[in-house]
Amino acid sequence: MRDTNDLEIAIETISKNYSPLTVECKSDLKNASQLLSLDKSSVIVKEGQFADKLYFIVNGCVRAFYNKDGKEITDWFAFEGDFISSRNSFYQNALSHCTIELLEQTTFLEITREATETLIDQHHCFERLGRVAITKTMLQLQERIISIQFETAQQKYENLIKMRPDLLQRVPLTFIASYLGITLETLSRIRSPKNRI
Amino acid sequence: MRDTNDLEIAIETISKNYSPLTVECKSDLKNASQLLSLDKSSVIVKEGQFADKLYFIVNGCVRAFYNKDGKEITDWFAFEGDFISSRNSFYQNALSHCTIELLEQTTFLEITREATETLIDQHHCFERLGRVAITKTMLQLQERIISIQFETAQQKYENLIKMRPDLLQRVPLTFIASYLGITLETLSRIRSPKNRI
DNA sequence: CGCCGAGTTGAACTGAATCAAGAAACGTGG
DNA sequence: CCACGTTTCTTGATTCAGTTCAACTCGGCG
Repeated sequence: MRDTNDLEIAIETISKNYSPLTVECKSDLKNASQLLSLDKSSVIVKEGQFADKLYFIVNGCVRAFYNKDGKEITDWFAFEGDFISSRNSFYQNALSHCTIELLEQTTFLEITREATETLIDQHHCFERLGRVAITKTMLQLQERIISIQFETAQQKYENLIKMRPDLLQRVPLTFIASYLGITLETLSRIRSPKNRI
Repeated sequence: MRDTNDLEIAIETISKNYSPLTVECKSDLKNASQLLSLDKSSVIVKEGQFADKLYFIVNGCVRAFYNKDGKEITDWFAFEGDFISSRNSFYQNALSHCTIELLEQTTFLEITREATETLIDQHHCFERLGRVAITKTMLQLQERIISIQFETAQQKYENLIKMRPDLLQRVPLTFIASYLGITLETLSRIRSPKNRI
């Protein structure tokens, strides 16, 4: 009963923050998805495997990372209210490039690709929801490209913290550094009071 | 007559390469769009203005660039078969960050945002087309982030040329350099036979 | 208490930027 | 079709932001 209610609240959030869903759509989504809660450090997507699930974070925080010369490079962070998946795997039906790991105890709604495809075929509503969500991601990626390409390490760090002030409380510096495309050492120097880089 | 036929061919290409359109949808799209042909160096979107048109390139080649400290930085190139617009302006109804300029005499199909919105509201088909097109863009941006963040100047150049061998014939090196996020001088050294960087 | 992971600090190194000069190609008018 | 200016590209010398490698500090925890 608790779960059913939480699920409904999550679906309302989606309808409100992304694209309005009709009563019928909400009900179909409710039947197609399930609410999950997993502990910190759980892995929901593994590199090299197919990842055919889409998640919506109700609360908590996760990161995606991939391997580059034996190092874990953080690709993105996601928080409550975000849709996540292994992009290359979910949208291209390919082996996942990234691993997705929980950074906190996290509650999310899980839907299989098959279910999303059925919903999308049946209701224009869901097609729009998909378009809106992907457009949002696309615009974020576009911003990030500008940021990576033309900001100094310091500017990238400061902008990130401005956008997500809670990040420092929730995520270790190593992950932030690799997300920014800089080394932990450089990040440490940037953050140092006597900023001598 | 010529134009009508070309328009139909372009719409067939869209239906085939992105997402199938019903006969009715094709006809509505035909009525909502127009075929244009402009000379090299024409500008179809200006930085600082609203850009409320979407284009589909039938043939030719364009680039988008923005200003960074008085320098023109190429944001992307697009070719026949690509949908283009000023992303931040078209999708967020904001002032365009970029200017879009033709690199060759280019023929394209033009649709206003208003018309796309009407089509998308009326036909699930177009909602899907939009979703598919944006998903493609999103995946390309994702790839580009990995490339920018972890490849050397030389690797970025070589991969780009592998993906688009015709680029060198169609686009000056300055634009390629700024697209790759490197200087023209560095690109020149990379391309030099006695590769001493 | 001692270990371990996370973060800091230092010194040397490096890929690419910057600044500066020139060469080559390109197009336009005489 | 050649001379001229402009744009495009190349080459060299120097500088710099950020990396790498290595040592060290700090806080938590079995």
